[in-house]
This record gives sequence, structure tokens and C-alpha cells, in this order.
Amino acid sequence: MDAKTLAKFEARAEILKAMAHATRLYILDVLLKEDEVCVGDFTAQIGADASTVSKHLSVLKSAGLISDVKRGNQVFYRLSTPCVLRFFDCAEAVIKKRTAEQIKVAQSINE
Amino acid sequence: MDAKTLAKFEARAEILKAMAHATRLYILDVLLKEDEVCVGDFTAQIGADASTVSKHLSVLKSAGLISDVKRGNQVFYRLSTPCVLRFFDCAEAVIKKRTAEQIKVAQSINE
DNA sequence: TGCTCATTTGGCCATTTAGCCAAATACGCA
DNA sequence: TGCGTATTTGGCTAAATGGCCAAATGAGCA
Repeated sequence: MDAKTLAKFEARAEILKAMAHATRLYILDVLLKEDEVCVGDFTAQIGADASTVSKHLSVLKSAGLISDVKRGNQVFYRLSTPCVLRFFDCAEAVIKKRTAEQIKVAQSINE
Repeated sequence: MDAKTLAKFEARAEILKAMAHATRLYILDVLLKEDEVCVGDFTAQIGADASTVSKHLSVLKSAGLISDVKRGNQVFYRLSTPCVLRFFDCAEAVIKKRTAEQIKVAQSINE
């Protein structure tokens, strides 16, 4: 794999890595519906340390998936690229398919 | 976040984690075009140890993204869920946007 | 059976990641 | 200025990941 190709896939991988965590997917999901949410609200919903949530937000931000605005002493986050949504449909399809396979395997064991 | 919601996002995260690596994205990209490829071909193209490539393939397989067929003493892999493709368009959009931001920042420094 | 090629598995090490706590920073308000 | 609230940063530890090498497994063939 040449350097240019590698760079292309590494750029894609960076975005995926940023998304690849339950908490961060939850954050994205909330932002698909709510347009603008502050750190405190996320923290309350997620039930983790504020610093942990803040770090998750910063991961998403440096990947370019969300952006932030300061207002008063709060920071509000919003999606910067709503097309993220499209991925979820695909993910569900994969999950469904995989679950079906597992059921098949489980049944074959019982035969 | 309740247990059921958490489980949902963890299932999605698993798939993303499986995709979140340059080599594995390359493998998926090849399989979008080639339908069936054996381990040896991947190894040659990627230029890593065969064992490394094999492990990447197994990560993709356990995530349900690819499936394998043995034929002779070779193992062929194929995509099991071509909708993976849809993600790439989105990734490119994010990358473009982020690059544009970085250029803006760089320019503002020079002002 | 014994040899060879293709692939996978196990072991090891270096690096990265997630989480918490504590401390720092930023803002608004008296 | 000084206090309280919101958020981020630094430091630490435990766990996961990616890579290589060496060894094991499996298929085909003499």
C-alpha cells in the first residue's frame, strides 16, 4: 500500500475511531435530535464523571464531527456533519444479520 | 443511560471499532470492488506479516462485516454487508470539512 | 506417510485508550 | 476582587490493541 493510499484510509479510520465508543455514539445520537446540547446535560444523562464526558466530546470535536459554542459559562455542542446518521442504518443491518447468524449457529448446536 | 440503550450503542460501537483501522478499511475497500479475495493477495498488497493480515480479517469477520469460504488450501473473503460503502461518502465529507477548517485556522494565524 | 504451501494461533512488547480524581481555567455576578 | 458554577486539563492505573516472530493447523500431492 503506497503512502497516499495509506493516508486516505488513515483519515477515514480516524473518524471511525472517534465514533467507535458507546458513549460517543450516544452523544451523536442525541445531537441528531436536539441540535444543541451543553456538557452538563450530557453528563447528567450519561452518568459518568464530567471530565470523562468532556474528553469524549473533545475526541468527537477533533475528528470534526461536532463543534462547540461558548455561551455564558456553558459550552454547547452541535453536530457538524449530520450525514453521520446514514451510518447507523448500515450498522443496524450488520447487527441484525450477525444476530441472525448467531441464532442459526445456536440452533445447529441443538440439532 | 439505561442498560438497553447502552447495549444498543455498544453493538454499534463494536462494528465501528472493527472498521476503525487503515488496513481494515483498505480490505473493505478492496472487497467492494473485487467480490472475493484470498488472504495471500491481501498480504501481498498490504505488505505486512501474514499473521497480522489474518488477524485483521478475523476482526472484520467477528464484527459480521465479511465472511469466508475455504477452497483448496486458500481462504477467500467477501463482504457480507455492502452497505458499508455508504459510510465512506460521509467520511469523505467530514474529512473535507475538517481540512477546510484547518486551512482557515492556518490562514488566520498568518494574518 | 512425509513435504510444502496457506492460514491461523499464541506469546510477547510497545502504544493507546477509558476512566477516575484532583487541580486548573473560564465565566458571571455580587 | 472574590465566590460559585461549568468545563477542561493533567496524572495515574488498568485494560485493549497492533505488530512481529515462532509454532500449530489444514489441504493437496508425491
